[in-house]
Amino acid sequence: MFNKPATLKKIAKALNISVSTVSRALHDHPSIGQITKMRVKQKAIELSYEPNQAAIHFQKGKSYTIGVILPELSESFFSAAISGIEDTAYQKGYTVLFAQSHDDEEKEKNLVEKMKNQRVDGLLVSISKKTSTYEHFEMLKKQSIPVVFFDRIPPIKNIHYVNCNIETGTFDAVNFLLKKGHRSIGLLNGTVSLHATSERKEGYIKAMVKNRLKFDPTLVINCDLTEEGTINAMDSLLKNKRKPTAIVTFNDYVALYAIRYARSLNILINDDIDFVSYANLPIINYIDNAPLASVEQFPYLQGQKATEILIDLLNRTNDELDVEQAYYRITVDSRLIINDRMIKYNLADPITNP
Amino acid sequence: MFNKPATLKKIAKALNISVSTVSRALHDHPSIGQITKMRVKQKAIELSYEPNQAAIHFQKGKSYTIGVILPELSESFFSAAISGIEDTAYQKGYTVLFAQSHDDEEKEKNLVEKMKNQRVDGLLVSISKKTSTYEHFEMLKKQSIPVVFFDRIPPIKNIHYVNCNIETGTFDAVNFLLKKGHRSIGLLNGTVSLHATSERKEGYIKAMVKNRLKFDPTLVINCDLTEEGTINAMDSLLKNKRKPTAIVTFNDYVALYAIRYARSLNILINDDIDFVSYANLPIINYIDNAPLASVEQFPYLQGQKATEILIDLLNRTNDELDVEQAYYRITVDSRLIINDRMIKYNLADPITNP
DNA sequence: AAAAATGAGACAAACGTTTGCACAAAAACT
DNA sequence: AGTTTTTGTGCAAACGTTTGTCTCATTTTT
Repeated sequence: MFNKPATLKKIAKALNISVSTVSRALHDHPSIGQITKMRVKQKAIELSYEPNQAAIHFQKGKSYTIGVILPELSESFFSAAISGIEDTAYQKGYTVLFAQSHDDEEKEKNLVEKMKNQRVDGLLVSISKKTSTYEHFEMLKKQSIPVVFFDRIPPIKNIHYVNCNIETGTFDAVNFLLKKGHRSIGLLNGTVSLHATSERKEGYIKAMVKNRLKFDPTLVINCDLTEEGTINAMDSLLKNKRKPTAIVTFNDYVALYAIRYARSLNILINDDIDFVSYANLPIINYIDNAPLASVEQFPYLQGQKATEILIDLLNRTNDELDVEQAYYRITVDSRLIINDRMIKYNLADPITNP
Repeated sequence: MFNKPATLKKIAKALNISVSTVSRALHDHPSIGQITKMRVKQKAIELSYEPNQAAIHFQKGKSYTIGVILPELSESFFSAAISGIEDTAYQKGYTVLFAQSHDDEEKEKNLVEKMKNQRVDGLLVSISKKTSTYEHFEMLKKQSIPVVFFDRIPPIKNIHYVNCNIETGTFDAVNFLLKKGHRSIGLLNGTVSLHATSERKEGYIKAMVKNRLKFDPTLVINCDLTEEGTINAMDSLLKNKRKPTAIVTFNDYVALYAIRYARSLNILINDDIDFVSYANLPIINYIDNAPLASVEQFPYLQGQKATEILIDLLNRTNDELDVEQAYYRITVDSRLIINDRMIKYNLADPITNP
């Protein structure tokens, strides 16, 4: 019952000129006269012309769409990251097609396959926890589909990525606690298999060394990140001869478990023991007995950077990509954020969260 | 640097048959002989043919893409909803293009505009809080682009929607508390301008009436949902002559504020006063002094249903849509979930109700 | 044995856009 | 004045797929 959208042809017919002239006029092609351009643009508005994207995609062989594969949207880290991706992509005229792997390697492979064929120009990927093979990514390179990894990076060579340096934030966190006067600081770390675990440890050690304190390995406990594991780790820390007066926990969940357990032992949170964690739960600012401070990993920024890189890659020719075997490797420094409900001490360095 | 993807033409050439035959063979068209079909399919695999989606979209004038506009992905309600949307859409061969309005009416309008022109076949929308005009949606109808609204429904006629009946869950919640022996139950409600506020009140009243108790309006306090507002509302409830022994709060944030304030007054949570809330923070199960139970609004299910409706709509002809002026109006009943300290995932049917 | 029906495949147009090339008219040079 | 250059515009092909129509050979019917 209604008018189908206007096409170039309709404009051409209405103005009695050729389709190609219309096309060029709308693109401000130099070989079209000013008067004609005006007339065409006028008519385009009049007929409320909108270019048929499908036709353009088809014609150009590009979809102006970038695929995003990430583990879990419900993790606030990723929902923040995708906001950064979305904003940046839209701003540059790209649209975003996303999907969740739910930390399943098989699903991840299927998604790569699905996104691959003629659908997306490039891919942004944060790999699943369980992914152990990487052929599905290697294959993309053969087909000249650029991929930028973010946050969770696969251990393969010659890739573009954006990630976060956990070490710096950890260093700041430990430093912060040392400046507060703590001398025995526990690190409730993750499992050894995680890269994030060793990064935290490195930052911890560096802060100790920097402050001319000797590193006590018994104050660093690995844990499987479950509530039970956390309780065991806490027990071990509390039994330490140098019982810690401050604890840095691997993430907010661990912090919550640890704090709950500590309270059950009548330990006063952020009094008997200060806690510092890593920012992954936005709600942490709302609850009682939350950690004093968090190490922020800037998911929005990571998403933004990764998207910028990908779009830059997309705007190069295949030749350029083949020739310059240069790979983007951007690392965002994590940073300590003081939980502002808890500010009692005036520190110059760390930033506070609104 | 290597092989461009195979096309129908390549297969045709390799087999010395026509393109149309190849196309029909791959679609199992009856007018193609079995032997030819076999040969074609064989060759397709051999050349690892994948249909060029852009060409198909162009040719068919459909994108097989549905647009999703929602306020905030970082709200866990919406991230769960989009999981439901995504899963359902992918399963039916559609892809999802989403964007956030960040509760900004102007942005929402722009997004509708962006999604509209030849990009998406249909739209799934949860409107922004600030949206007060609806022409941008009315216009879609003129252009035969179907829209299904979910959760946040605009107050206009003749639309398809999926939403959640808050009343039922509220009824259950109050009933649950009454069964537990409470006789004075407070309702810490939202502002009167919100539809959700009156729904909660209705459920509350119905549960009272059903149990042959008379409704005491002084036990229902409206509040602006800020921490300050919550504290004032709590004061008012605690000063009530029939000081409530249980409180139903508008949402989890309000619950956290109320609980924190109550604890500061040395009130024992879920002992002196029982709390029940509405599920919007997944983390609520991790913290101490959390509400006893939550009213679940099934975001995943809502997303799923809305997508199913939309795809059903897309598979009809415009004529059909014009003729049958029938509108889908699906309401999911909310339901009371007892907090059992277990992690809730984004599953379709997460009910662990005793 | 001739006519009709069926089966299998080919041809060509169409979708809307971009872009290399041709070509005319006007303007700028000898 | 004639030649070249510039400026503005049209023509047509191309992208990959789908689909209505047409052709031809084979089989069935009479």
